[in-house]
Amino acid sequence: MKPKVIFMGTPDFAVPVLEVLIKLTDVVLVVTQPDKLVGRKQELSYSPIKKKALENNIKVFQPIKLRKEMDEVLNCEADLIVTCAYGQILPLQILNHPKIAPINVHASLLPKLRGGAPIHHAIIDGYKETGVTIMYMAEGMDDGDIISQEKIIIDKEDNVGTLHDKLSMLGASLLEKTLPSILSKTNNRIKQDESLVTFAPTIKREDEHIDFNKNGEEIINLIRGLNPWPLSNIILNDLECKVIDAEFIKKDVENTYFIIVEKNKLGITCLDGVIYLKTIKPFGKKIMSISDYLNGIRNATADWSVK
RNA sequence: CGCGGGAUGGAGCAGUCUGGUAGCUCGUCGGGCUCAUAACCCGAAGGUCGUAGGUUCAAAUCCUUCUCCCGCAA
Repeated sequence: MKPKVIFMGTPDFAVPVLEVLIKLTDVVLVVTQPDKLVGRKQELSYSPIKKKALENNIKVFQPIKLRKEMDEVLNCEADLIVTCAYGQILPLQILNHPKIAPINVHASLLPKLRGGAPIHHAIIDGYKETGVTIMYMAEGMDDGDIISQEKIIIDKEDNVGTLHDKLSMLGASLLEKTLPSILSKTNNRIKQDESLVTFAPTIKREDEHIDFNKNGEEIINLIRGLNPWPLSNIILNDLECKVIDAEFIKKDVENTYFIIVEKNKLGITCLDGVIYLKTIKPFGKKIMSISDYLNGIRNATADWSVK
């Protein structure tokens, strides 16, 4: 007889985790964020987790405020709750439920990078490695006891997209390995070392703007750490321009925010060198290479500005 | 009807306000120069100007319809 599990999650990241649960357990209920109107056309869209649940004929529950509608969960006959990037705070009544107390799959090596954007911040903050953690949920943000972890090296070529996919698969496989010990209650339970805590807050709009009064490496990390979503930006000739990809060349410079236009190249000086833009998305346009962008500029000696 | 940007040879753009020969920077192809080249020189091909109507002697350009792409906001 398979154990009965309630799963709570929302985005793509959580899908492989749900797939593991579908394989190993009897998922009796999936809790996910309500359908939202998205895009310019305001079309109704389901979360990736809801789609996966519907494909597998699993009952879906989408409370607007879980805090006010938790009976559906509490009354559900289950042995365990697994959460992964659900997007709502779990009420104490669920956290403290003796039978189904939830465990969580988090995309960092806790106690590092607690919060909503651990994958982004792993790259933005220049981490050399990160990983996934399976943990008990506690009242504070990502501060519950650790059950298991697995590490992964952050490659220089990694951006949020590639790291997201790797961690998503890693989270699923770690859960697959760890789940038996949890169900048999023989799992580890390690307190987090509060002295090592770092945070990974949700990315805000102003965090996406590149500050060239920084070191080149920091800037490149920001660009990688916001690609492919939500993308970093600069104000180029008074229009917002997303920066998809760039290259840093270390050299002595006199000023920051100085623009260098060469054949097929556009560079902006920062504290310790030049950031050469490689792929950008000018306002209202599609993503294009910098040489395409420069091809369309009539007068390359025109006044350029960057903010 | 949430706000705004865009659609012009293969790519990126100008031209639209003020209607009158389809233009720029590249790429491609051919030729030349060169030890050589992503460099330079010469030449060529390639576009029903997003769709459908309207106004006009004449529409990329003015009016109207629709479609598609993009950013923001949610």
